Amino acid sequence: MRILLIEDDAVLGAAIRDHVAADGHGVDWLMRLDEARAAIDSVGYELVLLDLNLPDGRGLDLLKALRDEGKDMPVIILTAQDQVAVRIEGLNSGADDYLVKPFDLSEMSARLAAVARRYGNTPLPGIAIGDVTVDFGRKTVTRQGKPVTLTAREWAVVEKLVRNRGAVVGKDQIEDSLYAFGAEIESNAVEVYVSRLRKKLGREFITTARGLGYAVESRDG
Amino acid sequence: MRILLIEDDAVLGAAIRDHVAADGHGVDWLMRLDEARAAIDSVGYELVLLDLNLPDGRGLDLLKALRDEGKDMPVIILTAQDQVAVRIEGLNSGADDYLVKPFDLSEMSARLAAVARRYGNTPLPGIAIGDVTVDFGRKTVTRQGKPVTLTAREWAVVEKLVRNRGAVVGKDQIEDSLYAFGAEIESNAVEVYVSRLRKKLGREFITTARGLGYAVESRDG
DNA sequence: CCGAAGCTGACAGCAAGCTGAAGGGATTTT
DNA sequence: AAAATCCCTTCAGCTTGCTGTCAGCTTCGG
Repeated sequence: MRILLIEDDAVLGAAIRDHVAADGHGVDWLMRLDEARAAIDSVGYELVLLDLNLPDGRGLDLLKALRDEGKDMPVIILTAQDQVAVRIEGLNSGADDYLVKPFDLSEMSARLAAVARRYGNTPLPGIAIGDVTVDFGRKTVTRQGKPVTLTAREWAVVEKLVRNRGAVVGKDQIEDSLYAFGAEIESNAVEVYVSRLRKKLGREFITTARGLGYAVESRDG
Repeated sequence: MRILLIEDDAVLGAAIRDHVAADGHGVDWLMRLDEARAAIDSVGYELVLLDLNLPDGRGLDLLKALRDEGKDMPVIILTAQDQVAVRIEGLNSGADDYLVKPFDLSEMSARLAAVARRYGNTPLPGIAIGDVTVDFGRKTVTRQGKPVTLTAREWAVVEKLVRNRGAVVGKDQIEDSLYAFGAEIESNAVEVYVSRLRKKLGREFITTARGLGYAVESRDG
């Protein structure tokens, strides 16, 4: 697997590079965001290990930029800050996993393999459900070929439902994916988003299972 | 999948139990190590979620003991301490993964699925009984390949009967799973739901054991 | 053939869900 | 800085259809 490592700490960077290389991957190691940017555009990687604290900017900004452009290779965040807010922001920004420094190198190998495996299982170029198409990589939705713009929360609901298409998803589960653990909500916010999504994507896109939750059809396996 | 949750925090424990149950797993939730010890020996679980700080001892000691005895079910550690030493000790003690509190519940689901996949536990594809298929994870039921929509109560009855397929389940037991403890019912509600389910799933799906209760066939193990 | 147990159609009440509107916070534009 | 815009959350009133109950019927065992 071709991996890009973005890490400005020389000691840690070298250790990671050697360990990942020992696992049989090809590794390029860069220390600056702008270099990384160029390398991603020109080389193309299958996985990115991204430190968040870099001399020329925030790693999260790079991550967000990648996702905005539709680049959907797995990204694992490396961070010394282990506050929840940072991790959640990272995951919300499109990271697939994170490692809190300092971490065990063999642990990193496991995470790496897990993320890669997760991706191998879902190489989703875009999922068609009725006349609606959902693309996780690009975070885009179309209806009858026409693009539909969604807000962040709307997208979160769509993603949750479509990733579990064919299954009934409880309102509480949707809430959990909308608000990180602990952030209770005291209203019918989920119902409101379902309502808006139906207006945008068609009444039949989301079906109600009274007392159980919501579901979207599974137009494939 | 049959999962044992060992967690002494009541709020977090309940949240985890509900979320894991919503994913279609069977969950037993215990708060003490000695109870957990006994449950593992007598019941047998396919996966263990283990909090490290417990009132009656260190979770890691249980983990080490399990491994020493050759028990090799996957174990995921839950810990509030995110010092690397603890995590490493956990991994070295034979844990398969860990979650640092507080964590996002959907993240937990992903970890859980990843660990289970690594172990080769395929999430239940659905249980076939005659021409009816029941999928606990998705909360869906099909008959002759066609999806059947059930109401919340109907689903509760189906789940109760199918989880105990092959056995006769008393009406009072079904009631208990329909209405939380104590809520007595003063009618033949169970009969009514059985009737409705037979209309939807076929007369022979549920057989009557006069004077004893109801049962569904066990068409597999 | 009788009594008990179980079955099922009908229905009123009510809980669950839907949705338009409004206020406030955050971000962008002027 | 002010204004404008967008998005999120909440709320209230409305709609929907699930739920528990009952009554009358059927089935079963003896």
